[in-house]
Amino acid sequence: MAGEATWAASAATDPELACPVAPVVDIVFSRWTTPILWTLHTHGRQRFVELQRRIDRITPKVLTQRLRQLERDGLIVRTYHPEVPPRVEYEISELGRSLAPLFAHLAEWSAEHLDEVERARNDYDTDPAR
Amino acid sequence: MAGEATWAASAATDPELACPVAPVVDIVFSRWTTPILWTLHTHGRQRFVELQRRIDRITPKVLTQRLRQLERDGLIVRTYHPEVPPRVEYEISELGRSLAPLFAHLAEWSAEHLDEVERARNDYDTDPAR
DNA sequence: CGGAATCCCTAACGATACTG
DNA sequence: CAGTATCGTTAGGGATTCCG
Repeated sequence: MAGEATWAASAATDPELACPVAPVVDIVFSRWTTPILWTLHTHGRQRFVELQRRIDRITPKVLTQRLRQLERDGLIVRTYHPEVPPRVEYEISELGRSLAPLFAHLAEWSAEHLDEVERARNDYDTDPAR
Repeated sequence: MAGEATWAASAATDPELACPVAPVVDIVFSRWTTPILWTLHTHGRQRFVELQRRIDRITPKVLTQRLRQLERDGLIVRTYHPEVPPRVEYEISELGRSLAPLFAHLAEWSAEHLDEVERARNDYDTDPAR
C-alpha cells in the first residue's frame, strides 16, 4: 500500500523527529483553523462579520488571531478596501486550496469510522472492569 | 475533482455544522495523539517506557492521559500482563490502522508544501507594510 | 465595519515526588 | 515497571469595552 510506504519512509528518513507530520498538524489543525478554512472554502470570499456569523461561538478577538496566523502561513488572503466604512475580505489562497483533497479524505474517514469511535467509547465507559 | 465534490457535499448535507470534520480533528489531532499514533505505527507494539523514550519531552502523566483517551476512542489497544514487575503493552488497533492513508496524505502535503508555508511566513514577517 | 485593548479565568501542561 | 498524586504555572480563550 502506498500509504504505508510513504508513512514508513518519512519516519525512516527523519530519525530525529518522533513525528514528521507534527509541523503540518500545527499549521492546519490548530484550534479554529479547520472551521475557518472550511467556511472560506464552501462559501467563498467573505467579510469578517460573515465569518463570525458562520463560525459558531467564535469571538472577534480569537477570529482575528487565527485569521492573522492563517494569512501569515499563506493559507488565506486578506484584502483591505479603504472605504468608509472599511471593508475587508478574506479568501482561500492557492496554497490553502491545495488542502482540499486532504480535507475530503478526512471527511471520508469520518463518515466511515466515526460511529466506530462512538461504539468504542460506549464499550469503554460501560465496561465494569474499570 | 473528487476532493472538492466530497468536501462541498458534506457541508451541504450538514448545514447545522460549520465544519463537518471538527469531530475527527478532535479525536485524531488533539495534542500528543499524532506522535503517539505515529510511534506505535512505525515501531509496532511496545511498552510504556519505550513510548516515553521515543516521544520527546512527554511526561508520564500526560502520556498516560493521552493513551487512555486513545484507548477509549478505540484507536489503540492496551494489554496488561499481571507479572512482577508489571508489563503493559500498547499497539495500534484496526481502527487506528485505518488512519494510515490519511497520515500518508498528510506527510505528502507536508513534503510538497511546507517550504511554501515557510516562504509565506518570511514574506509576511519582512513586509514593511505591517 | 473591523478590529484593538483590557481584564479575567480555567483547562491543560510541566515538574516533582511517591507507590503497588 | 507503570503509573498516580500533588502542586505550580501559563498560554489560550471568553467577555467586555472602546477606537479609526
